[in-house]
Amino acid sequence: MVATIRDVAAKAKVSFQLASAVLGNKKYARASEATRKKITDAARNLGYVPNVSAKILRGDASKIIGVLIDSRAPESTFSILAEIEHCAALAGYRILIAQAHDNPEKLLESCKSLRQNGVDGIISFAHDYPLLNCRLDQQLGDDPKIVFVLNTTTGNGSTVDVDIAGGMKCAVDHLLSNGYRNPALLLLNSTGGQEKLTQSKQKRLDGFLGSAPAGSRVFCLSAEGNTVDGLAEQCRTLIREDFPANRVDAVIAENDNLAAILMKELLAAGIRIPQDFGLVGWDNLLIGQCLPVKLTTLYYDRKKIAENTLCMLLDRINGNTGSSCGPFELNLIVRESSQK
Amino acid sequence: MVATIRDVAAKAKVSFQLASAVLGNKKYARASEATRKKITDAARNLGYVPNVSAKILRGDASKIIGVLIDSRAPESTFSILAEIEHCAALAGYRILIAQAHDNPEKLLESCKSLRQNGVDGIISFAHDYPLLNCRLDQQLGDDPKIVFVLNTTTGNGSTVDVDIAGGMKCAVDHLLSNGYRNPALLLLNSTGGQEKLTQSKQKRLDGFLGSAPAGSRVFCLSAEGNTVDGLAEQCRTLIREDFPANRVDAVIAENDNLAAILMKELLAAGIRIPQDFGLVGWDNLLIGQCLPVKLTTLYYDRKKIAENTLCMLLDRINGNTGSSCGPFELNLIVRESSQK
DNA sequence: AATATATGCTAGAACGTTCAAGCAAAATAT
DNA sequence: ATATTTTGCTTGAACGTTCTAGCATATATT
Repeated sequence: MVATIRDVAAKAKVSFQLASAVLGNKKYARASEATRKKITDAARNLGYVPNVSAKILRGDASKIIGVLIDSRAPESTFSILAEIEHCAALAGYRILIAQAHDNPEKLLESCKSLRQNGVDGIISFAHDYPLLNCRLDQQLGDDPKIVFVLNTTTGNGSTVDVDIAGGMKCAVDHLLSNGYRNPALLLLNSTGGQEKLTQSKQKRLDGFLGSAPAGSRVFCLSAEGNTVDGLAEQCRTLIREDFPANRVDAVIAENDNLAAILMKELLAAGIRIPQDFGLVGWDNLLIGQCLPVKLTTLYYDRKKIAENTLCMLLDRINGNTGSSCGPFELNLIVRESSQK
Repeated sequence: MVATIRDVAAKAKVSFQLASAVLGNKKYARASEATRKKITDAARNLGYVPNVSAKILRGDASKIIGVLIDSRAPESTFSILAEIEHCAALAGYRILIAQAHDNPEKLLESCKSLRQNGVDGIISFAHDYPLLNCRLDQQLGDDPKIVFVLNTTTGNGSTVDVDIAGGMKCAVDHLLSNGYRNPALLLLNSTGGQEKLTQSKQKRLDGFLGSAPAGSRVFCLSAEGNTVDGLAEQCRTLIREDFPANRVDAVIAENDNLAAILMKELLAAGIRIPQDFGLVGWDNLLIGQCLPVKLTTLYYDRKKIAENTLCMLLDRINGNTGSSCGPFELNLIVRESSQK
């Protein structure tokens, strides 16, 4: 079916080991120019590509990077993944994806199984099990070839993180210095309450409470159904009841989509933005620039995160002692929606 | 480092072949209950996971599906990929990604290399090289384990396609029946002109011209820089010059983001939507529901596409003669922006 | 009581690769 | 001219699996 090194060798009339050595450009390959040509010609003719599994089995590099993704991870994870895939391809690596379902044991299992797949290194995305660190370290040994991105599960590997608290402070300070008195935080949670928040959401909450005036409020919308109409309905309730009752005059929303929905309802209720109410989103989606009032937003540079992640992993793979980098700062893009 | 079947066998004091047979639940495995227990206990204790490369080398299934992605593919490709990964995980498969850079030879090479990686099947995404079919068929033989999604490059494999022409007709008919006279198509292209359109864009163009009134116009914006401001500027020119000159009173935009930008500029120019001007987007992004005028949009169900793609591939992998399915119809979600 | 069959296990071989070791013949050194 | 090195190649072994064959011992069949 697919040509093997033996096919190439047969065609070139040499031993397959010699063919392997020549095609692999080994220093120990001793062959005359004539034979070299016969071998490379045969290889080209047959379209020979070495079998990766055989290489891996021998202990050689697979040029594959495993990516562990939490199945609860947000859509945006895949856009960082796209960046990582892009960088990896440039470095000659392929990406093998493994979902780890919201369960610590499954994470450990997926991790081991990726290694049995022969990956040269692992990138772990947005996992939220701090208690698992020691078991991961145990499994991976010291000098583990792993980088944790936006994780609370960390361990001995390198980490790439984002300064969520700093970003929150930046957004809060910006709102306060623009004359807003009572900024609130608006989150989305499956339950609607503040229990069982993702670590990333929890960090935003902590960061917000740490830099906002005492007594500032946090609202959690229920993401159930996840329909725009459902969220809009909840926004109307906030606007009618909670915001007035708490004198809320600005909101930092968990993401730009949510901010867009809220903006629409605010405007429909006759509340002027930014004069009466300030609004800050998160993610710098394109949508923010197409709204009736251009949206101020917090974001981190996904390309930069991806590049740094890959660099650190390749560093570890190449045997250098891995360092961590970051936390990367969040950028606040100031547009109309937050400037009185 | 990682336990092998030999480690397990040693611990259970049996031959490694017996351990393999027992752990693999082979019908030919003949072992007493006591030995079975010893073996499974040892495996659990050591955290044994079989080495995939060794399995692949033997010719067994790798439970890995290769995905070929065109490096020019739009962002949305990765959201279908996310769906595919999800389905695949449920079926016990992993996803191995290979970018094929805008070059037919690279595509063939990537394809072969994926196979040398031991993938059980391949999903090819949005490749645009019709001339390559015979060479792909030659490489993959008959009964190839490949499914082409939204491709012009097809060949002997199964295909999953979307009825773009039908969708266009649906959108055009909808606009006409709502009293718009001169719908135009608005595309985005790297050059700004109509040369070198992606096949998917070309199909939209053909579909549009095939169902719109004779003389209908198609406009191409330059995607260079890809900034919102740049696109908005080009929209303003259209609104000021091209639309009036051609009596354009409705637009079908290549995607919802573009429609959102255009909507903003139309409204800013004092043109009322939907009374004076009809607007239809594409993709059913969340943004469409958060705009000042809710956006009518065309879309296909990505989850459905992903599920069908995977089903057809698994069908082929399992030795059934693969059939193609679709073309799937595009749905027109009618909202405010297109109803006079 | 002899023969057939089932049970419980071990041993050999192969998948495709790379590296180490070995063996002639040719080239170089004494 | 003999000893030594270099050149050009072949052969064996190993990575971790799974499957086939084989060989005892125990159980069932006539």
